[in-house]
Amino acid sequence: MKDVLADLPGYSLRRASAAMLSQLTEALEPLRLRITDASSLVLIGANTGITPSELGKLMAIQRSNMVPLIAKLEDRGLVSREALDGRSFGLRLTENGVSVAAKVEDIMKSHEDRLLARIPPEHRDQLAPALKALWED
Amino acid sequence: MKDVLADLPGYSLRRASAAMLSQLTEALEPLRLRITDASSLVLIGANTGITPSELGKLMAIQRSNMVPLIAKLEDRGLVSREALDGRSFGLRLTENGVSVAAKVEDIMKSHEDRLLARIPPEHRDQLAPALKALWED
DNA sequence: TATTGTTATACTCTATAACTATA
DNA sequence: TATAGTTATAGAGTATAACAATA
Repeated sequence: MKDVLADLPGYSLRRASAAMLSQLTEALEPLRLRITDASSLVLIGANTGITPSELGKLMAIQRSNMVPLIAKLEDRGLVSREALDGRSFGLRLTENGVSVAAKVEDIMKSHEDRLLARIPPEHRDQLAPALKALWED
Repeated sequence: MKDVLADLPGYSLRRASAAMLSQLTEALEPLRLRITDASSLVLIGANTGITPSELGKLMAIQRSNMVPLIAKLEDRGLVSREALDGRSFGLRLTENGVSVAAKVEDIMKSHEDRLLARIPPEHRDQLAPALKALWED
């Protein structure tokens, strides 16, 4: 069976992303967090007071799709909101949220290590900048 | 706003994949084909007689999800099926399918060129093998 | 017994349009 | 007028379980 697509960077990019996503999804399962939930926790931790809209822009997620995401984190007691003005609010991690975010960072760190372990050592440093060039700006 | 995730290869992988997928989806729109439809055409063209199950394995798509995909390509007159035995059938491109597959390959080629153009020239050759290492075997 | 194609179904992710209240 | 949050909804993509027919 000839996989004539396997050598195309774009095709490999999609397959690699899918493989790594399912691995990370599994690794986050014990925390009962999706990847976007976990990413939100880390980003809120590093940007106390960030609004849902700003957070959505960072992660390339629509404003409307942030609503249930934030609600879930709030219901779980990981995030709290404080009004910034009459229409917007800033997010911050609760005490429990800080502790869960730390666990998320450990899991993500392990995940990155597993990922990089599959790349030839001499090419590891180039991977992140190359990928970043494909989506940033 | 600190995007503390942006330097993680795994995160960049996901963002890069999403960005490139949406670009390719748009490029294929004139043919009214999804990425998996287009990929199927190219793979069937290179593997005349391949079965839906085998094709699904190549693309990491479940057998059950291949059913509507193949049906669509057949309805559009791009692919025909011929019985191999009592329970399985091989796929081949129709005349029209060959012509559309050629257009798909042109679009994919342009897409790969656009993608690689964003990578520093000295790192281009390493990208495909590095990504392949993340999902193959 | 194992495999192929199939049906039905459910869940996640993503995208869009429209509404409200505030700036 | 523009923006933030919200609601509702629809479309893809993906995953699972079960079944019939055949190997």
